[in-house]
Amino acid sequence: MGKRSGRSAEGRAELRRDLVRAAVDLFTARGYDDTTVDDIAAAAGVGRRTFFRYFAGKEDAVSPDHELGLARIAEVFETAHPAEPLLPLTLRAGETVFDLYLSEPDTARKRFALVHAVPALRDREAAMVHHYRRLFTRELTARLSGVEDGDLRAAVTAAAVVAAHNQALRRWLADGGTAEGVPACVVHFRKVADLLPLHEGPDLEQVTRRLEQVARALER
Amino acid sequence: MGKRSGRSAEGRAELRRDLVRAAVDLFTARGYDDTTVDDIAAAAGVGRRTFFRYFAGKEDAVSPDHELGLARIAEVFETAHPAEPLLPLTLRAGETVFDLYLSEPDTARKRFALVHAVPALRDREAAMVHHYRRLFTRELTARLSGVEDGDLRAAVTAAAVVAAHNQALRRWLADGGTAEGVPACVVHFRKVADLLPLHEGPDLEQVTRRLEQVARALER
DNA sequence: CAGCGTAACGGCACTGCGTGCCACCAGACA
DNA sequence: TGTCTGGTGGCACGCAGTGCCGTTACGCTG
Repeated sequence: MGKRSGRSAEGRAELRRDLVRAAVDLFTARGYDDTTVDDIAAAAGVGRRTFFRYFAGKEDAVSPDHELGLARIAEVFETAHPAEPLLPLTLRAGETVFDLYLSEPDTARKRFALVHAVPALRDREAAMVHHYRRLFTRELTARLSGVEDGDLRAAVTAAAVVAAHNQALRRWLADGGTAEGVPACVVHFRKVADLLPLHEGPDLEQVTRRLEQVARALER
Repeated sequence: MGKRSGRSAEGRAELRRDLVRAAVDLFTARGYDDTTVDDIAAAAGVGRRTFFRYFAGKEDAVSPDHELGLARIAEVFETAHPAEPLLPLTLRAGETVFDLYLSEPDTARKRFALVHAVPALRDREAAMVHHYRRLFTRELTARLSGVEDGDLRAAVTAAAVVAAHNQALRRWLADGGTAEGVPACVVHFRKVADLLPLHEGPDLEQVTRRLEQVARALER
């Protein structure tokens, strides 16, 4: 008897959080393998079928909304001023995803513990990180076209950025995982700037190419 | 009636290849979702139960032997001369995995096409790459202890190496995916050397620390 | 050569994930 | 009040993955 039928947009987001909390709590208490999807749905007060309308699978029940994260990054790249140098742009894009992981620190800590402990969740997280990496690679490749070994630089930079993001999250967790630690986490992430092969040196040819690229982008 | 019972070590490797070939061919011909494990096992002439003694799951049926790849990398790091600089050591370790992907170019090409097309296989591959990345991160972290931001450098370098490895494989595939293209693939991979934050500059302190590290390693 | 231990195989049954299908119910609108 | 729309719950099905056990081939030993 669909007591929740005709749910509003806010109601959907609310139920999503309820399901995540139920999944995290059950996985933590009874273990991932010993918790069925029925258990999670029942704990959230909905039917099993509804669970699969909010998550593609059991492994996604503890994840932040990666669709939103990917959309945010894409938006940063799309709406950026064409003259903005690649390095700060890339860092800005990376920073927009932190709060997806770090809002609700309590749930975040439990989630990290679970992802670390359960192989299935670890692999799922790795797959999602892979999607972030691919998005960065696409955006950077397009902006490094014409540069010597631009494909390789883009791939390496994208991998480095997501690795640094991950590293920053681990650092945040090691430092207690509190809401106050979030700024320090972002600062730590920015340290990756010195390690990225994105420095446009004083090479005349590179500067010229960059100017042409900006000019083309501004025409559109 | 177990005609294959009591299989020798070579027989096991042989059957593994047969299963991979059967899986690749069936996935290519009928699609991943429309191929059951029973189909693969039957095509290889064994029972369904035997398939799961060779692969942890349906998604692994098209994979190279990653256990072997991880073991090779670990061995390179273990048996390396303690005085060997980190950069060539890391490159050497990465190169040992190419032939796992590139032996039997015919199967390799089909595998790449499948991994590119099927989400489940793409995610599985991403998870495996993640394991390689973690191994590199562990080894590099241990060797960068004491260095400024050693953890971050290790994580970034590891991510860059596996990204470059992937990039080289894509390049090989784009160049036709022939056995003759393998050397060029390795050459392309080595280009990552210039992008890695591993350069031990002429800084006196760094050199001293490196010498102490080598001395400690040699004592054991 | 006969007997025996080991290791891999095949079959069976079982749990649980993920999905297609359909009936149901709530709110919007005419 | 009738109808349309969208989210929900229940049911049933296919198949992945696993535990268990009987069977069969190979190697070792006497």
